[in-house]
Amino acid sequence: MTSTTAALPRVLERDPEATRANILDIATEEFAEKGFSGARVDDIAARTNTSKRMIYYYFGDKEGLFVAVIERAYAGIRHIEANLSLDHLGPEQALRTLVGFTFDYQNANESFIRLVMVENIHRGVHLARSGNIAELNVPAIATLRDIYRRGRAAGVFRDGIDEIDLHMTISALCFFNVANRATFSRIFQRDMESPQALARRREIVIDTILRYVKQ
Amino acid sequence: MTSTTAALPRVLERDPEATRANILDIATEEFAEKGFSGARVDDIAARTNTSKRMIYYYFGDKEGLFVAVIERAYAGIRHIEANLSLDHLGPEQALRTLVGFTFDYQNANESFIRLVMVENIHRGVHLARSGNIAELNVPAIATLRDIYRRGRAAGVFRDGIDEIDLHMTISALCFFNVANRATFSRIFQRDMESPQALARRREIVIDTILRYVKQ
Amino acid sequence: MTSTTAALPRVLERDPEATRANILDIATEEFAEKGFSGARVDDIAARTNTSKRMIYYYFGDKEGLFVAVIERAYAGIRHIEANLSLDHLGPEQALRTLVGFTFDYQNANESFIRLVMVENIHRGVHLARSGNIAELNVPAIATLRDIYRRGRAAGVFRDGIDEIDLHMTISALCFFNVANRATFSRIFQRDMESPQALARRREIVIDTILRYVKQ
Amino acid sequence: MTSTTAALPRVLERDPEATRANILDIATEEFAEKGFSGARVDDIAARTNTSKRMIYYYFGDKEGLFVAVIERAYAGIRHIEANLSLDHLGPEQALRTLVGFTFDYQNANESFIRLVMVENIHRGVHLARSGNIAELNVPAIATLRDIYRRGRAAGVFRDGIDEIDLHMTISALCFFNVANRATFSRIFQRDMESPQALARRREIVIDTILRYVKQ
DNA sequence: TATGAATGAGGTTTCATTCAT
DNA sequence: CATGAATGAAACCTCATTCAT
Repeated sequence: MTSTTAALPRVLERDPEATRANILDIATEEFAEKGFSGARVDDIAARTNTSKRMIYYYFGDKEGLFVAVIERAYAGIRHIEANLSLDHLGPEQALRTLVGFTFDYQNANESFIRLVMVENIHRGVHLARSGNIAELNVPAIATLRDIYRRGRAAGVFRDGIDEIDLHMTISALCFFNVANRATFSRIFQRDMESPQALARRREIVIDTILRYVKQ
Repeated sequence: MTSTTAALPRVLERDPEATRANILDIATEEFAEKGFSGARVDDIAARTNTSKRMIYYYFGDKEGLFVAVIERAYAGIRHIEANLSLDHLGPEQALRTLVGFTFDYQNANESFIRLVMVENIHRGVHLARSGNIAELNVPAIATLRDIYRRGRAAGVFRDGIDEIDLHMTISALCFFNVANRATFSRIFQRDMESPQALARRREIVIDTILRYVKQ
Repeated sequence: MTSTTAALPRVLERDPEATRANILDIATEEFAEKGFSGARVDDIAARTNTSKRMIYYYFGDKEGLFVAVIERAYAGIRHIEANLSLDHLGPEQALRTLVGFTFDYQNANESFIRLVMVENIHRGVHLARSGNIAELNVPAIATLRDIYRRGRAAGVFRDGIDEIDLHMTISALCFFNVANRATFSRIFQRDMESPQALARRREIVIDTILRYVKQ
Repeated sequence: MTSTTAALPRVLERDPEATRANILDIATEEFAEKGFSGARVDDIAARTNTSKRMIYYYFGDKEGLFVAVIERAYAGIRHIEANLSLDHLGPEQALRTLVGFTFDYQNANESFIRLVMVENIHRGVHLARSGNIAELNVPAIATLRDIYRRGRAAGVFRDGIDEIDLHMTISALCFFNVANRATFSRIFQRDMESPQALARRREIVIDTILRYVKQ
C-alpha cells in the first residue's frame, strides 16, 4: 500500500531539534541492532530524513553520535525512574511494583538494554565521556532507599542490606532476560519472549528479591 | 636450495592443531575485546604465530573463525561443569558451592562472558550455526537438578522450583557482575573488581539463591 | 520585538570596510599558515567577527578571497617601499639601508613571505588575476635605480649592473632566511630566528650585496 | 600514436620495489605540483601502475607518502653532492663549478625545489619525522669546507667566512630563481626560464659568490 | 545585511579477502 | 603449508558552497 501523501521531502524544514532527534532515533536503532562497529553511518543516514552530512554537522563523528545516543538513552530511563511515585504503597507492595516496573521497562526497551551491552563491550568509554554520569544513579537509588527504609521501619524488611547491592541484584535479574535471551533461550530451548514467559519470569524475579529482603 | 631440515621460521609450522589453537587463542581475545565487527582479521593474524592465509585456510572466513571461537569457549565451560563433583556435599552446601563456583568461573573468564555478550548482540546466529548446542545445556542443568532433588528430599529446599529458572537466576546474578561492570561501576562509583568487592558480591549472590530455594 | 538600538551581537556589524578588513586579516593568517588548499573557509569564518556568508558576499569564493589577500599583501609592501626616503644618504649608505630594510621587513612579515611562497606554488595564477601587477615593480626598482645611478656617478659602484638583477639578488638573500628557515635550520641545526642570528645574517647579506656592487 | 604492445596490465608483477618507486615517482610530481593538501590520493593512484590501496599498503597514509617523497628527494641531492669530485680543480674554479652545479641542479629539478617549498610551508614537520636529517648536511658542507680551506691556503679566499653561511648564500641565490620564478617574472616582466636567461643569471650568481669570498 | 542549517561531491582510509610465488 | 603483495568495495569524513529565515 502506498500513501496518498506525496513523497516526503528529504529535508526537515529547518528544525534543528527535529533533525537531531530524527538522527538519534535511527542511530539508536542501528547501534542497538549492530553495535558500534557494525552500525554504518551510511545506513543510518539513509533511514534518516536528512543526509549523512548532517550527522557530522551535529555530532562530529560516528563516536560523537554514539555518545549522544547513549546519553539520551540513559536520560530516558533516568527521567522515568525519577517520576515513579510509589509513596502511596506499603513498602512490600512498593518494592514489588518497583521490581516489576524495572522488569517491564527493560523488556519493553530492548534497544536500551542492547546499547548498554554495546557500551559495556566498549568498557564504558563513551559513557565516561558524557558529562553527567553522576546524576544517573540518583533517582534509581533514592527510590529504592526510601522503600527499604520504610520496610525496615515497618519491620517487614530485614536489616543490613545495602541499597546499591540490592539495585544491582534487581538490575541483574531484569537485564539478563533481555540481554542474554538469544543464547539462553537457544541453549535451553526455552521461550523467553512470549507474554506468558515474561509474566512467569517477572514473578520469579519479584519473588527472588522479596525473599532476599524480607525478615 | 630447499632442505628438509631448513630452519623453521615460525614456531608452529607443520603442527596443524597447534596452529589452529594459536589462532583461536588470539581470536578469542580479539573478538572478546572488540566484538565481531570491531575485531580485525589483520590484527588477529599479526598477533598469531602464523599468517592470515592460515586463518582462511582453517576457518573459511571471519565468521567461521568467530563461530569456532564461540564453540570452543562454550565447550570449555561445559567440560568444567561436567566434571564438577558435588555429590559428597549436602544439598545446601552443594548449591552454595555450585553458585560460588559459577560466580568465580565467570569472574575469572571475562573473555567468555564478553563473547557471550557479543553473540547476544548478534542474536545468537553463530551459536545456532554450531552443531552441538543441544549438548551445551546438559551438564549445567543435570548438576543443578540433582542438588535440588536432594535438597527437597532432605526437606531443606521448598517445592515448585524449575531447575532452568533457577539456573537462569544464578546465571543472571553471576553474569552481571562481569558483563555490566563497566557501566554499573561507573554510574554508581562502586568497585566491582577488587578481591574484596568480589568476595562481598559472591556472598550476596549465594545468599540470594539460598534464600530463594530454602523452605 | 526589533529595535534600532538593539544590542549588536557582533562588533563589526554595519561597517563593510571593517568587515572586509577583518576577514582579510584572518584569511591572511590562515592562507599564510596552511596554504591555499590547506586553509579552511570554515576556520577563517570561525575566527572572524562575521560569518561565512559574508566571505562569499564580499569575495565570491575561496579563490577570490585568496586573490584579495595576495593583493593586499603586495599593496602593503609597495606602499612602504614607495615611502622609503633614502635621498639624504650617500649611495653606499643608502644601499646598505635599503638592503637592511628589505631584510628586516621580510623577517618581520613572515606572513607576506609565506603568501608569496604559496602563490609561487600556484605558479602565480592569482597574482595574474589581480589588476595592478604592473604597478608593483615601480617603487622597488625606482629606488634601487636611483641609488645605483648615484653610486656610479660618485665612482663607488662599478658599471654594468642591471637593477632588476640586483633587486633579484637582494630579494633572494632576504627571502631565503624566512622562506627556507624551517628546512635549513633543521638540516644544519642552525638558529635562524634569534635576534643575534638575524643581526649576523643581516650583515652578511648587506656585505654580499655591497661587495657585488662596489668597484 | 598507439603502441603495438597490448594495453599495460594494471598490476606491477609482484615487484614491490618497483611498485613503491612507481608510486613515489607519481606522488613526487603531484605533491610538487599541488602541495600536500592540494594533491589528491585518488589522482596519484590513477596515474600509478597500481591502485590506491597499495599507496596505503606501503605508506600508511597520505602524510606517510609525503614523508617518503621528501626523504627520497633529499636523498637524491645528497647522493649527487656526495659524488661531486672537485679535487682536481683549483679552489676558485672549484667554487665556480660547485655554485654552477648547484644552480643547474636546482633549475633542472624544479620538483625538488617545490617540494622543499611545500615542506617549508609545513614548517618542516615531515622532514623532522624522517630519521636521517642529520646526514643530509654532511656532503654539501664537506665539499664547500674543503674548497674554502684550499682557497685560503692558496691566498685567494679571504678569512672569516663560515661555510654554513656561505652555503646558505649559495642556496638562497640558486633557490630563488626556481622557487620565486612565477611571481618575480610576472611582476618584473622578466624571463627567468629560457636558456639565455638561465645562463645570464647563473653567471651573476657565481660572480656574487666569488666576489664575496675572494680577497 | 546576517546567520545557522543544509548539501552534494568528493576526499581519505579501512576492510575482508584472494593471488602469485 | 606459508607468505607478502595485491585488490575492490565500501567505510568514514570533509570541503566549498548555498539556502531559508
